[in-house]
Amino acid sequence: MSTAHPDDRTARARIRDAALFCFARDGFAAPLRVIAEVAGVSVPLITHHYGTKDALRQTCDDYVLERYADLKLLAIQQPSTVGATLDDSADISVIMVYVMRCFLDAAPAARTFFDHFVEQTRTVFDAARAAGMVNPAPDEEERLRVLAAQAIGSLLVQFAIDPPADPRRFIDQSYNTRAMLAQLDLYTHPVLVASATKSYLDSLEHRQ
Amino acid sequence: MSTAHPDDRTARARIRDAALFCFARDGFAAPLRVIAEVAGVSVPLITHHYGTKDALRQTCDDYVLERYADLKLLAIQQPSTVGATLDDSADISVIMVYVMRCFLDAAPAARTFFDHFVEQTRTVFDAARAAGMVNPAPDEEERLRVLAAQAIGSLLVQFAIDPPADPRRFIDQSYNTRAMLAQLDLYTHPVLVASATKSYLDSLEHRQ
DNA sequence: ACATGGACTGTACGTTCGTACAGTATTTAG
DNA sequence: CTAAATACTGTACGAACGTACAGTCCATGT
Repeated sequence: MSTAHPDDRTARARIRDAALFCFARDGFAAPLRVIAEVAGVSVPLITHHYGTKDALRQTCDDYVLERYADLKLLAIQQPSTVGATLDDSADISVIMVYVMRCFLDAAPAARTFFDHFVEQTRTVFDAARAAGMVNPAPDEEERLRVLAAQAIGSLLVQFAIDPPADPRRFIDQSYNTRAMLAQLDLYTHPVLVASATKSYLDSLEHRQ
Repeated sequence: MSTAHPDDRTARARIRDAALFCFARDGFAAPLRVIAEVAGVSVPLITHHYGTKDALRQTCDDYVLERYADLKLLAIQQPSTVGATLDDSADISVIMVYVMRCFLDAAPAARTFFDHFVEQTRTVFDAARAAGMVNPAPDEEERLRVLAAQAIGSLLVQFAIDPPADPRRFIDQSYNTRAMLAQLDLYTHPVLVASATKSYLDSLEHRQ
């Protein structure tokens, strides 16, 4: 934007970004021809720089993981801390959608992303616990994993039910006040009555 | 099993079941040739009976939706009510995995399945409410949707992180006592301290 | 000035897939 | 018994894809 040329990145970087975008938008079945078109290069140039399509995807995985480490995905629940500029918001959105594509594809990278997300959740929780906001649980570690799975899983369901035409807009699109309030209420007020649930489970056990 | 013939179903039914199995195991990119091999027929016979691959998939969608209506997916949390016989358990497992494939594929059918699941959740909740087990919520309808999304989403994450080699075994594989206890505890004891969280949110609001 | 290497492209090959076509066996109806 | 419909198969075609190959352009170093 600042120069006369429309894009002053190197072709190598443009290819990576185009692949990132296309994989996020169309899934990993996105043809190299489309990626080449988005990047404004020829298909063999992709091969020249990255070898095979799998290697290109691996490069995207690494790149996303690198940038993902900086993000706080939980910041969705605190929108004031996310999306300083519109460009940043778009970048982050594409990265989030890419991560979700990894889950949808059941890729090995999904496990890595999940582990990282659990650690991020742990960090947020430790801070919240220090502020006296967290109730103790009988199995803290498992609660962390369950909460992480629910958080990512909810996004996956939302993504599946209403797939974003533009991966750069997913953050805005998924920003749903009503759902977030319900989720927050779910975390502050128990769904089930503890005593009644316990006696119900006891009766189930005795019946067998 | 009861007759001398290895399989007395019609070829048409065998093709549908083989497609169901392959789609669940390999995703919707499963080639017709593999489906034909599993069904023990030739590829053109599939075309003869179902026209196109999309039509075959639509048939599977309808069939799954039909059988899905009978299931109580929430019954996973009450394993005593599910899987009367091993065969049934395998059938149900394949159907569940197929439904998850629809979500992973971001197929239009996913929305239908989700709506049905919300209704099933509502039924279960109404019964639990009648038993005095459910606390009220400020937005009951949205709580229902959030809980449904979390339940399916958790399964999706688990599926992505540890994909089952055999879709007939997913139910057994996903049966995790520790995670289920943590989830139940999550429903009976709030994660966050309501008063502290409220004052924290208020301070956020005033800062802007 | 000239050689060398990297960036880049056009073309083509081999594979895999869904599908169409022609033809054969088997069952059913008159 | 015969004719027609149905069930079923072998072969082939066209499209889309990843990738290999040959060659051009341009920058850089000597």
